[in-house]
Amino acid sequence: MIRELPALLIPGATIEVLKASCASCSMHQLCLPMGLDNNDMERLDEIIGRRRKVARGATLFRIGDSFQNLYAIRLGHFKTYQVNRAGAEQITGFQMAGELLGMDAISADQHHCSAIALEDSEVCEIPFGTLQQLLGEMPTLLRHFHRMMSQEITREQSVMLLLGNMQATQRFAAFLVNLSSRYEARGYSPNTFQLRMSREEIGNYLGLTIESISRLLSKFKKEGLVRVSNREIELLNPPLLKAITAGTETCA
Amino acid sequence: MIRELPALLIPGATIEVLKASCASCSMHQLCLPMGLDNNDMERLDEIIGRRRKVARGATLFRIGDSFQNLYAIRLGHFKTYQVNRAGAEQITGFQMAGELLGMDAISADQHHCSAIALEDSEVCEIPFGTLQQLLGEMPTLLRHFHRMMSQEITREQSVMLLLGNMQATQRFAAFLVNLSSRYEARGYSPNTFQLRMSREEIGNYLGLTIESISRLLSKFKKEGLVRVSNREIELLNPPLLKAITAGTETCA
DNA sequence: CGTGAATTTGACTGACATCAACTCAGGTGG
DNA sequence: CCACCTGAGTTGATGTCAGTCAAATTCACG
Repeated sequence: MIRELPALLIPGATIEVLKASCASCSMHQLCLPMGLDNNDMERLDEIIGRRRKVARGATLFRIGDSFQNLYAIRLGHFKTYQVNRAGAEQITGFQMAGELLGMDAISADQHHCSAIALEDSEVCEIPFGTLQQLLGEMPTLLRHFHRMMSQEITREQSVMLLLGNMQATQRFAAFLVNLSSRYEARGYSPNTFQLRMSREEIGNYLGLTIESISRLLSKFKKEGLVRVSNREIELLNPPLLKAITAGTETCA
Repeated sequence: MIRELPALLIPGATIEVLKASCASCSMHQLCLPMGLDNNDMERLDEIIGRRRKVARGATLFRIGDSFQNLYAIRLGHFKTYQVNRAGAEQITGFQMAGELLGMDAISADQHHCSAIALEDSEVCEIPFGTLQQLLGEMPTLLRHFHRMMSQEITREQSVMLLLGNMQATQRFAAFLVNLSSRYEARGYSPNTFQLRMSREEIGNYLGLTIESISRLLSKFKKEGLVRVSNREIELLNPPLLKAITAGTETCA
């Protein structure tokens, strides 16, 4: 059973391709679907730096760190967040296996956000200097790298829509639907998964308080939209959740 | 008087360099500061497509349009916005001369937002296929292109911080400070400028209503922070505005 | 078990939205 | 030249959604 991955993850790739190919790390997802040959694959392997384990709660990079590597998540989950001068944090994203961290650092050679592991995780370091050299020699890889950066721009635009336009209920529904589709794209159940982040982190990401998130969960539970037990969540009515997300349905 | 442009615009460039170099269009800002030689410049000239005038209110591209070109703004101002399925718009940015439009479209070969001119404007079309070919041959240009995409990611992260964390007053101050620094980077007065967008558009961008924007303007006026006359605005106390933006000062 | 942290729930508050009335600038035509 | 019109912007009164504060409950883990 070959399923298309949604464009927002890795355009054109199938799960089977990705699974088979994940020889060294998720960075391969960058290129494989585009038809790199074995020779190219080997060159990519060579530049990918050491794997690095990041314990739950540990920092992968911090705002202001000088930019050396991109990081491909092999395993686990991360959050990235910004801090303003008053010390307020804003979580800008939750990343999972197969996603790339650090692209915001290219512009000024230093990281503009911090990244922390939400659970014990593993990444591949990709020295950016070396990658850039390779990009100049491998048009296929270049094209795909651009797609990934562009995808990040698109993702952030969606969050802007969410934060700027949506009500609390709609935001939270959008959040669940987004996680669901990303797990589905990875071959996991789209309807039953663990929330790797705390209520507080969800609230921060969605521009809401922890109490609001808790109330929304209770509300969704009462309305039969989800079943929740601690951080385990089951979506009981995905179509309705999607309708709420789209704004075509206010609520159950 | 050579001033450094802030990293958020074009790292390392000076205004004089940019002015002198703007032979064909702002796309040159991409590469010139990085030290392209004359030969390289000529090649860049060749791939830059026709100039295109866009009348006030006219659409440069629309969500769903197939992706062919990036657009470098030569002259004027644009807004980009997303539309959700319920038809709600969210302005994702205001762009001015020297900025690049369309980078969100690379990921899926179609535009994810629409772009409309806020005044009579002019852009250069940059056929992306051709550009990509050139990127493969010109490492300097490649590096700079990546910086620009990364910068867009960074910019959007700042907006997420704004929308997710800031109060109305702080958002509006941040908006003014941002415009101010961008005009300054272009050699215009940082303290007196025209708002090219309506109150409604400002409100939409900041996740506020038109009435709130109006009230904030009045409040700032009363507190001696700005002088306003229609769309002409003068910042009377930039340091305080910056302090409000940073969250270190609640208000005057 | 016991302790502290995370989460839930409830009561109250406040910031911003909504609704509505009004003002003003700029164009149009008599 | 000016009366009129229109749309943008302003201001005020009121409403509401989500925040704040506080207490209860559950969970994680030694």
